[in-house]
Amino acid sequence: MPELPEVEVTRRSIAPELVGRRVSGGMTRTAKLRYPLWPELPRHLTGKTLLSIGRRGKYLLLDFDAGSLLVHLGMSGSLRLLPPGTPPQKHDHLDLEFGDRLLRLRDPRRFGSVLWLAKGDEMRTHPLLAGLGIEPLSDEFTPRWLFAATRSRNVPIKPLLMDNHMVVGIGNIYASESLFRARIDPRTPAGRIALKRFERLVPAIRATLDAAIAAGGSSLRDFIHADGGSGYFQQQYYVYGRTGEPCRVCGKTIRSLRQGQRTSFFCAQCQRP
DNA sequence: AAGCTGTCCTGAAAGC
DNA sequence: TGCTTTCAGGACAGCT
Repeated sequence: MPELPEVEVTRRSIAPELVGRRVSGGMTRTAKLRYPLWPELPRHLTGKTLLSIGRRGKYLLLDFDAGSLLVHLGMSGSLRLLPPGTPPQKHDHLDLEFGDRLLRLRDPRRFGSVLWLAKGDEMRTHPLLAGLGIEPLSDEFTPRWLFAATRSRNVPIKPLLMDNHMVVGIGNIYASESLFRARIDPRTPAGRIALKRFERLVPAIRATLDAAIAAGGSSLRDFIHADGGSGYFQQQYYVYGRTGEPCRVCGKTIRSLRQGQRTSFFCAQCQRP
């Protein structure tokens, strides 16, 4: 579930509380995430100081002198800051203690992963990071860039936006929302979209992600301290999950369809091929 | 190369 | 009511 905005808000939430602190302990409770969770990890990190927390796509990077901890929240993962000693609940897989702060990973569906990458070039060459595409909030992500990158692609634009080898961080929700804002039909073959339409799409993606980050930021205290929620922020979606309901712009019924293994939502009136 | 499908996992919601 | 089925989601593996 967490897409780029949720991961970014998580990063901004925990970084001020943890950066500069030393790991004082921790434990693992489950080995079986998407990739096996290293049981010795908390012991390995104990005594090391967290230098910074970065993000690449949907990956969080907790940087230490000796390497980085690569955290992916999958679709049901969340990181929370709790007082040490807080009893664990079902699906709490990893604790890292930083003195009087406890960082706890919960992930019911266990699609997430936590991997230790030792220092070196391994960061850039690590298979999980090497193939990642452009950051959608970076200056390099321009209409012209996306136009050039899609010329030889016949895939419909919606699944292409979700392909993190092309652009990172855009999941099912924000792909549909961005295409609505840009008034582009999700079925349109990417390579047939003119530059002019990417001049709408790229800002639409930024606006969608920025709005979600802002929404998360405003509920940030709840997010890190409360027990509830999947980490998703309450937002008014234009199309996502609104099959059969009226379009907020034109009033026509929102439709859905399957693309790949995912449901896409769109307004056939507002969005054109 | 590009583009499909299958797979992992659990809980909520829908269907009978 | 209670059981069964479906769906949701990210991203890799393994096909064609």
